[in-house]
Amino acid sequence: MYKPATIKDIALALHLSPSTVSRALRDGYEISEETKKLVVAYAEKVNYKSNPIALSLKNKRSYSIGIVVPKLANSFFSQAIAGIESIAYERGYHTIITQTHDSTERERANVHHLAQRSVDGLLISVSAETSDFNFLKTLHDDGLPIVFFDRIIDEIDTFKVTSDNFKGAYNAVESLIKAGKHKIALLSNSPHLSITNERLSGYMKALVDNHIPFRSELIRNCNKGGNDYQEVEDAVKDLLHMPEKPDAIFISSDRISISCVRALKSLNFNPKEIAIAGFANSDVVDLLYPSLSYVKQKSFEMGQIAVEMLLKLIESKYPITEFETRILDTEFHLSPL
Amino acid sequence: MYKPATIKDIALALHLSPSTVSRALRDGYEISEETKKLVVAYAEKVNYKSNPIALSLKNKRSYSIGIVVPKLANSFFSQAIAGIESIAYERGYHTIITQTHDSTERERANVHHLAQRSVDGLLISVSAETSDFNFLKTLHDDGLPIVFFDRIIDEIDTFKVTSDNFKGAYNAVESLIKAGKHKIALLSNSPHLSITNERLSGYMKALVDNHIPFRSELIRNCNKGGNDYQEVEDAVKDLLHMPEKPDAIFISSDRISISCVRALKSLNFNPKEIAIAGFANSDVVDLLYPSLSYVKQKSFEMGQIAVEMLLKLIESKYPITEFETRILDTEFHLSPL
DNA sequence: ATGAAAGCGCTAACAG
DNA sequence: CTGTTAGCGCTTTCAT
Repeated sequence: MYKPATIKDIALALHLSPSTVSRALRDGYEISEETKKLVVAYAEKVNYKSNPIALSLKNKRSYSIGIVVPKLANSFFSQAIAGIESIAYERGYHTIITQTHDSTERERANVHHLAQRSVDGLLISVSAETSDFNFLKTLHDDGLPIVFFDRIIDEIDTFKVTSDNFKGAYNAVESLIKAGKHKIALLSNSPHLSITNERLSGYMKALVDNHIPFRSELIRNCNKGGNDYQEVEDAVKDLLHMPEKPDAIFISSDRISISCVRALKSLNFNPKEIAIAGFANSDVVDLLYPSLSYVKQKSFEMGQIAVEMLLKLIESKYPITEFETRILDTEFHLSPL
Repeated sequence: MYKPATIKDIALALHLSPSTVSRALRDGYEISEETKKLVVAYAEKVNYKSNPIALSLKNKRSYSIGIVVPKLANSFFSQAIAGIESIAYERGYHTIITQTHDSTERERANVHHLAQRSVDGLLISVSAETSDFNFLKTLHDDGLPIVFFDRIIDEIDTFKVTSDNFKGAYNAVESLIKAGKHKIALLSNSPHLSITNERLSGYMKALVDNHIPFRSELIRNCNKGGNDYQEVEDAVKDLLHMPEKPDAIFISSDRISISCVRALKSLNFNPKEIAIAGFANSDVVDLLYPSLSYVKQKSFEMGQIAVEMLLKLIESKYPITEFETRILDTEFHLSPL
């Protein structure tokens, strides 16, 4: 069985005490150069590695951070996680990733599981279903560092990072209008989410600025957030059966954009009859047919920023009281058609 | 600051010894019903949760498993990870996910990092670049349980699970032949990988069975495995500039399939001139244009099976010497065109 | 400059 | 049935 060398082993071999070895290894100022060299050399030789579990127990720090996202298979989140990873790894932290599948119950269970695993902090993009965040607030009040990304909430005062959802939506809708579309439907995610509302505002503002009356009957909420394809197809079908059929659809959610493309394809609509524009982070969104204009978020970067904020929180010697909410630009890509 | 209740706290409050409390909590047979009730009730009241780190130190078990995959953003792997998670979570393990980006160096670093973090076992799909697996063999010999999935290797004797790559490739190539294609090129991943070779065999066998001569000049290896788009585009361009241009391409790798679609699109080829069939697990592969026939692996299931094998290895009281390699069926989907 | 001892939270002999 | 003790690997007073 694998049996790594411990400080005790080194101490024994070198006829020193464990404390001396410990200090030597950590370059303590009180240890003679000679002893240090001796210890370091021997440690190298037996391939000594400090035991992170023992360290955790001692320091009450686990050097791990918990990540809670709705769905791993969602490109936006897997990209963001790659970004988180890239930083966390080099700073000596590892990540424990959990998915909520947009269920409040799973979200709560995951968060508690992570807290109990004594993660040093939490990175979370909240579930679409959740409206009561007391379970998070309690943990946060108890001192667990938390950073929100993408789907942020107001209830808790801490670092947050998200996209400029308003502007992203505005640009997309404006492009549809410029292409001559005037009956623009909106397919949106659960109204619980911050991003949903910001994108809705962008949609409305673009209409207003272009003197197009807002028509609430053109709005469809998909509360399952694209996890349920049928819900989206029904909404699309419904829109296309209206007496005054929309000539474009703006989709304010990544997964729903994809589902909408699929629905239009299965209903045999082509992009010339019904234009679509939506938020989408899939790495193949430019290859889809029917094609669409899309708003891409800086997912990787967002992950990096979020974890940097969290590490600042975790590693700060003094409690932080000034929090920042970073808003990242989005990229807009016009459909080729 | 968050300060969870410990066994000692409970013992103190109830005027018992820590060991009694520990035993009561774990339903030890030697404890009176009365005491048990008392302890459990109080534990409930103060919301006692056992400290997993202390447990790990004591038991030399971390209840965590390490996952090493080439790329998280690759659909196949994110799906497999979702499968792993679904089982691991309910069995009380958490997962530490790392990516190699198909680099040997990162693979080695990640594996060591995980081993040092004292994961109880390792789930790995090897990097395309790696040919020397001694670093894994050493750990395995030292007793670290390892299960290989998808990209498996021969050098280490343990549980493995992968797809029927031979048959998957055979079916895909056969479908191209049935569609009247006779000059079928092969775009393949690094020849280091088990799956590459199995898929190559399937390709060749389908040709032979249909009396089509094998022409080595129709084969292109993309050693960067689709991580480098340009490499794939160059290969495709090259193929299409041959004097006797292929009429179809079979792609033996997920990422390369996508890159090939993108290359054909940017080169303005349509699926009628050049048919494509490839391995692909993207959840939007059916919406791509140019469209393709595709072989889909049971990624989620594979993840589940892999982690179950690993848990068997980890939790077995006696050393296991009989290992199994599971081969999962693939699904074939014909292109609509 | 080095060592002894205590303790992080938990469990498992070993006693009683 | 319950308590005492020791120890997992490490750091950290407090001696010396």
